[in-house]
Amino acid sequence: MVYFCVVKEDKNISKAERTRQFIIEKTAPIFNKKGYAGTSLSDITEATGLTKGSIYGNFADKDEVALAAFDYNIARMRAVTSAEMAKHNTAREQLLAYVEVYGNYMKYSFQTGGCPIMNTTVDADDTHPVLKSKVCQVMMAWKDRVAGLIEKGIANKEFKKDTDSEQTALTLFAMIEGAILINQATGRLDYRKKVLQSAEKLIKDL
Amino acid sequence: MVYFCVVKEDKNISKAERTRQFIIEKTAPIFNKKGYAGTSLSDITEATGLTKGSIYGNFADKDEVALAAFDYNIARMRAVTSAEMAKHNTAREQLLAYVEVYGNYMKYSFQTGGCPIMNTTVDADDTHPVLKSKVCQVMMAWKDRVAGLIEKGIANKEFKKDTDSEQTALTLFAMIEGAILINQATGRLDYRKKVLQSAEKLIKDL
DNA sequence: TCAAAAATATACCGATCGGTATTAAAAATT
DNA sequence: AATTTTTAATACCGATCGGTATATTTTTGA
Repeated sequence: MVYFCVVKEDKNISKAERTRQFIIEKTAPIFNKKGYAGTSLSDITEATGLTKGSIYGNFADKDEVALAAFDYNIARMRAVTSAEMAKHNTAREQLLAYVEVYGNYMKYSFQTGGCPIMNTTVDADDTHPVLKSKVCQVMMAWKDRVAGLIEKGIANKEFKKDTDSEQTALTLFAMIEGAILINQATGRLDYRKKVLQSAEKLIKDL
Repeated sequence: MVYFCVVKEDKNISKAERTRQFIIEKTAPIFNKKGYAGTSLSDITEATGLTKGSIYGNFADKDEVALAAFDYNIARMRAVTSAEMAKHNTAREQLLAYVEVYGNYMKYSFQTGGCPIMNTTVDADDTHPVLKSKVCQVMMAWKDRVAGLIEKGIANKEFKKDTDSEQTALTLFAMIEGAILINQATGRLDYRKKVLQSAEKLIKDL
């Protein structure tokens, strides 16, 4: 299990930095659930137990909270997947671990309302250009990370050498996100499992 | 090209029904872009050129407009895919047409901001139970529709008889939605194409 | 320990939110 | 064409929105 800094007691960092972090931790799941427009300042004050004065003493505006919350959610996802992938050695096992962890993200990330990449893409598209560019960067980074892993596997002769690493990475990403979406819409865990099975088959056939 | 009723001139239906339809047509793309919480009544009055009085004369509340707009968006999607699939005879060709049309949905549906199923799932989940149950129904219907087509293909001896029709349908759906998501987040058309290529390969290997 | 600085709470701002009662206009019925 | 009925516009409601100036409390450094 990966733990995240509950920073409230750390005396080496300033009070401001501590509450800033505290606010981010408490609001990140709310932004993920309700979206940017759907999350109000009263949601933020309610979740933190702080007042508006305190929030605006640590952040310039709601935007800054939302952006920090997004970064936090992504960092969490990355930490969890990295930790799980690090337990394996071969590229194939690492890819399978990636699908396992990411696809079952909800299990690992205590009910935060689905994948932040998907949520933010849908939420920020057409409405919030800054957040949109952030989510674009993150998605590209994911793709490159997985594609790099596949290329490592090709170099290691684990995978067929005619594999299109980018296409495979994108397809895996699509399948995982699609699996999460289906699960979110229907509540059917077995549906998600079926799609992830297909993703695993794809990896095994590489 | 499929046309949708521009109902303004039809004298056989009441004025109320005409403006009701007019409001739905004008607001459906807005709800799809901005989401339920993100779409305000001023968005609605601005898009229609009508006043609040008129809106509330034809709908009980914002909810009712949102629900009708969702139904309209889904009906549109369904009409477009059905029309394109009807042009083909074999199950394989119909499946390919389905991926073609749905995956390139944005092209067919003049910039309405992505797939309504995905948008509504993300938007309504955790916030709007009625819309959530609607989107669940729709997704199940899509799945059954595609699975039924695959079963037809199996019966016709077009596809291998050990194919899991439900798993394949779900996987195709996931890949298509994933492709749309990637495209929406990155703006990269070639990424979407690469994922859809994988979906086509899956169909060809059935 | 005590003053300076930083952080939080309070009280308030104009704008906008969804929604409604009432009035004016347009459509349908005779 | 006149009248009734329906539909749309106006003006307004309380609540909440994001945000801020000011006062109070809490940290912090000397």
